[in-house]
Parts: sequence; structure tokens; C-alpha cells
Amino acid sequence: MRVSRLMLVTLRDDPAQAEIPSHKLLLRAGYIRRVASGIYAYLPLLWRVLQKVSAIVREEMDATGALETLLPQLQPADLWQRSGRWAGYTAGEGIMFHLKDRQGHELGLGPTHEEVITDLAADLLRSYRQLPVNLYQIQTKFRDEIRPRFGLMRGREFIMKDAYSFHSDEASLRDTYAAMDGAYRRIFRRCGLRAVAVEADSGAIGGSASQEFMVTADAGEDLILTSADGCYAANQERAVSLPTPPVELPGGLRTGGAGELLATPGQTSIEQLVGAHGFEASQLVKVLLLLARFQDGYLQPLLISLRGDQQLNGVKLANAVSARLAGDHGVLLGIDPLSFELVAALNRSEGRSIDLSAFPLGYLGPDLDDGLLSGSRPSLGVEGREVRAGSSGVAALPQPPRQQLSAKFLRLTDPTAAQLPAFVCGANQIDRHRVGASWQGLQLEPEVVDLRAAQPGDRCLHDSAQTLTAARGIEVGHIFQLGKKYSEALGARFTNESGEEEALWMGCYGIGVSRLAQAAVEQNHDGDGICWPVAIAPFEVIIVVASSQDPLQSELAERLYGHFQAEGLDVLLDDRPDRAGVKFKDADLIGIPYRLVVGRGAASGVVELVERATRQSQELTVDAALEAVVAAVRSGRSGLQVPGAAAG
RNA sequence: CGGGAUGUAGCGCAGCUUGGUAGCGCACUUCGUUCGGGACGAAGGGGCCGCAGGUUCGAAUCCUGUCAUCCCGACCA
Repeated sequence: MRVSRLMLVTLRDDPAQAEIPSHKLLLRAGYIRRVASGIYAYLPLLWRVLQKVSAIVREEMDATGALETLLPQLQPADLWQRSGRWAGYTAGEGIMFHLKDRQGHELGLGPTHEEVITDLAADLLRSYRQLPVNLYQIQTKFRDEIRPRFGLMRGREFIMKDAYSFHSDEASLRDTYAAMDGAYRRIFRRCGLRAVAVEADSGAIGGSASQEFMVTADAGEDLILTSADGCYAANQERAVSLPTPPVELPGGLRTGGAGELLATPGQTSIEQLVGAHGFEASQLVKVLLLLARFQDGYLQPLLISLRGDQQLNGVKLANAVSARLAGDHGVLLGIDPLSFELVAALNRSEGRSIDLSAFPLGYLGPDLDDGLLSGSRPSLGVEGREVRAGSSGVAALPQPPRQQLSAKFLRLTDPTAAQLPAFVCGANQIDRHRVGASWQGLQLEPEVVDLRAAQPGDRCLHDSAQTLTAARGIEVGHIFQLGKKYSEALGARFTNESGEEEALWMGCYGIGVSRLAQAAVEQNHDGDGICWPVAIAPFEVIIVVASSQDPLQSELAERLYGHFQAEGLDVLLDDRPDRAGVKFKDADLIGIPYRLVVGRGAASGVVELVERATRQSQELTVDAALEAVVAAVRSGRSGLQVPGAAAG
């Protein structure tokens, strides 16, 4: 390809809308253009990168025996209703773009394809003899992200490789899961990425085991915790660790564990209590008051107890609450601190509400009386200027589910709090705390769940000599053992060896292809531009003619260009009439791994070879340069080379 | 959705406080001189000042509304 024909438009200034280096560089170097929020045009240069990434993904997936397919992007609501995900994915701030066709049928643009593929599996897979099967596709996905950002990093339309495997038993699922783990490691390595596999939360997809692949970069949206010995790595959402031991409470139990009242006027925070009375934060039990909202309108107040020096992990909490209540009340829509704002919002809707002013906020103890909930007054409802559906012109809108408030708290306690033999906690009355309380003394049997957030510096479970360190990560891949969640919901059954019908075991495996391309830039750039790894570079070598007017240089450049094309290299010829400096700047910016400069040495048959990533350069005779470039590119294509080794 | 900011030429910005009909750099076109790290000179083209109302003799500038974009939190490949 000739640069004069490449529609190359590079920018000298950083675009104001871009924040992180990879986003700026992709815009400046002419790889992407924004079309709408979270929606991008992949310009010819980027499309070549995406094709190369896809090719690597295909090779590695195919090598495991997976089958490539292509599923529809437009999917019927019916399938999603059967899996129980339609409401959760479309209602409110749902992530699924959905629409009605002219017959009035509801459809959604696929944010993921479990439903479609499982329905197909139900149709096609009948016998254990057909299993296992692993199907994948590389395709555009649509998610109406709450906040698209950082260019391709979190777009609303993006390219993803997703695979779904089907098995007759759990052991087979584990085998494929392990094969995917291996394939993913090779894929990221071949793409020139430094990625780590971390234990992950399964999130909205569901299932048991799951692992994320994180490209480490400061711009990453996730926090990952790793041990130096490499034995443990987890997303902070999921991470576990050994808490620091608590400091023993002087005096131990008082009044048999019921605790002794202590006047604590205005001391509503851990810091204030610690400061005023010389307590250690680890001697306190703090009680958090939250409200969980469910799909069917059920509202569950939560009373969460944590040791005073620990932080709540919201993901762990949501999982624990979901596990207890989602069966009866549908999808957990959210958990929010029970604040006056939230109560005011609830007051405006139907049903009963909570009288938060009756709560001794800042002085809550884990034995807070359920009576505070049943004593709540009926909501004043729709007086004033509130408009009701049905009483106005919007009668066609569906009624929101009627809210129903639980009469009891769901009380969950983190082990760090549950294990304290004697502690300080709120007395459930204003300006009073209790010292020397115990769970038994308060006549409580705590329901113990791991709810605390692991922190950098914590000791590891597998080896208490190891501590966790934090790093930012970009999630480029995620693999799940789904189990039977979707196959049971959608009736995907097969006949096993004993002639019995059984639901299929499933796994699913995603790679964000467009995100991966940007993550590669995030990890491979310098002050002058992108430094693409050879394996995914849009072009492998660029020939720069220092002075296009010099027929000697032009002719030599053309000869080299033809030679590389004949050798099957992806070669770019910068034949523009611009000055050499302009072409050097552009070559650095767009990040072509090898640059061959045909300049003043042309007359004596000498050219200059520069490796982009290392800036190493050498003067070579034409023949030696040809040989060096071809050799370097060929070895670089595997993605397994060490930068610098080729041009040295 | 909550909090913060910004919308002026393809890109980056000034002008707005104190209203008088739009400017700078880059990019683009033509000519000349340059020619190995984003050259110089000359001439030129390109703007419903996000949109809609309002105030005013007069609005990029003041007021109201609205839309869009970006940043910080909840979502995820």
C-alpha cells in the first residue's frame, strides 16, 4: 500500500475529547473516528489490526477444536424471557437495546448470545455422542453502557469473540475451560500483550468458576490484587485475604456481653469514636443500613455488620443478597445506602415507606429492632404535584410493580465482625455506644458471610508471608463455567449414556477484540506514538523515501517495495512528496514496527533500518536490509519474539 | 441517574467579564524557495458561534430552555 493512497489523516494536536494515551493515539494516528457516544468507525488502518487480532483468535480457537459460526444480532424477546434475563436487561437502565418490529414483536440487539446458542443447542444436540461441542463467533455486540468511555475501551458497539461450549458432564466442561484458559494465554501473548489471569466475579452472566484476563495498564478500569509469588491473583470484587488480627478490647466483656453504655455525643463515625476514646478501629463493629430493590418491587432493608477497620465489598454483598432472595423476587436491581434521599424517592411512589427519622443513625447496633420497619407509616403517596400513570394522558404506560417493604431486616455479618469476642458498637440510641458487647450477650446468632473488601497489603490465604499488591487492569477476556443455568431455563437437554434426559453443561468464553486492540496501544506506546507488536501491526514495514524528487531514491524504494510484496510482507511505501521529517513523524505515530529509510545513502546502495519500539537503527546495504527485514518480520509474526532481538 | 465541566472552521484554542456582526495556530488550495525529524514566504478557500426562545436599535457575548460531548460514581468484553 502506498501512503499517498491510504487516506491517512493524522492530527498534530491531541483531541480534547480523549483522555487516556491509547484513545488519543488512535484518534491522532487516524485509526478511529467517533460517530456517536460509544460508537466508532474503524478506519482502514484499525480494520487491518482487528483482522490480524481476529486471525490469531481464530487460529487458537480452531486449534482447540472449536467451531466458528455466526449468530444473529437481532434476537427475539421470547428467548430472553425464557432465560429470565429480558426484564433485567431491558428494564430501567437496562443494557440491552430493544425495539418492536412492525408486527409488534419485541426484539433486542444482542449484548451476548447465551440464549440464542442454547436454543440452537436444544434443537441440534440430542445425544452425548455429539458432545462436547464448542462454538464461537467474532461479531459486533451492542450494549447500552451507562457511561461509554475511553474510545474502544468501553463502547456501546464493539467487536467480541464469544464462544459457548456444551458438555455431557462437569469434567468435560472443566477440560474445555482449561483448554480455553490455555488458548487465551497464547492469544494474548501472540498479540504482544502482558496479561494476567485473575479470579473473577461471574456477574450478570452467572455460573460458578470464572476467570478474567487483565492487561495491566494504569488506565485500566479494574483493580486487581496479586501476590508476588504468582500463586494468587484476583479482581478486587472477588479477592479474599487474611484480615489483620484485631486488637483485643481492654476489659473484655462487660455486663455479660450486653455491653456497658458509653456517652458518645455527636460521635457518629469510626474516626470520631477512635479519636475520642482511644479505641482501635478493629475493636468496633460498624453497622451499615442499606436497601435492596428487586424486580418484583420487593424492598429488603439490610443490616450489615463489619469490623470497624474493614470495608464493604459491594459485589460480594449483592451476590449474598441475590442468593437469598432472587429466587422469590426476581433480579436484584440494586443496593443503595438507606438515605433520606432514597426514602424521599420511595415516598413518592406507592406503598409503605420507611420513617428514617426514627432510626438512631450513627448509633446503630447489630441488634437494631425490626419494629422500626413495621412501625413505618404508610406513604403519603401521590399528593401534591405527582402525576400518576392512569390519571393523566400516559395511561398506556405499564404500571411499575407495586413496592412491598419487608417487615424484617436481612442481617448479614462479615467473619471479621462475627469473630470478635468483645467489641464496641452502637447502642441503638442517640449519643450512646456500648463497650464490651458480644454476639451472645446481644442474643444474636449472626449469619456469617464474607463481605469485606480485600485491600492491598493484606496477607494472602495461601501463604500468610505473601501480601497482596494492587495494579490496574483492562479486562480483555473472561471465561466462565456456566453449569446448567441456561440449558435448564431454555430446555436444552440431551440423552446421556444411560438413556436418561439431562440438561447440558455449558461454558462461555469472551474476548473483547476491539478493546484488545486498544489495550495493545495502551501497553505499547511512547512519546512519539504507537509501537505495534509485529503480529497485530496494520503494516509490518514502512519504506520512507527521504526525498521523493530524487529519482534514484524513488526507484530504489519501488524496488524494495516490490521485493517485500513478493515476499508476502505487509508493506507500506511512503511516496508522499512531503519532507522527510513529516514522514518520520507519521511513521512513528502510526507505529509501524520496522522503518526502512531510503535517503542520501541510496546512491551507494545503503539504507537505514529502524526498529520502532526500541529506536535501534542501523545502516545496511540494500541486500542486507532486505534480508534483515524479512527475517525480523517473519520471526515477529508469531508474537513470541523479544523486542530488540531482531534488529540488533 | 447523581456530581463537575465544555460546546466558536476538519483539529487545538482565543474572543464572552464590559453586546457593535468573528480571530489565532495546525490542516486544506495555488505559486515560489526549501528538502534526514511535523520548513519559510506570498496569495486564497472554508464558520446556521450546538439548537430554540427571550432582552436589545443591535447578541458568539446577557437571560431562559433544550440538546450534545467529556470527566468522577453504579454496568462490563
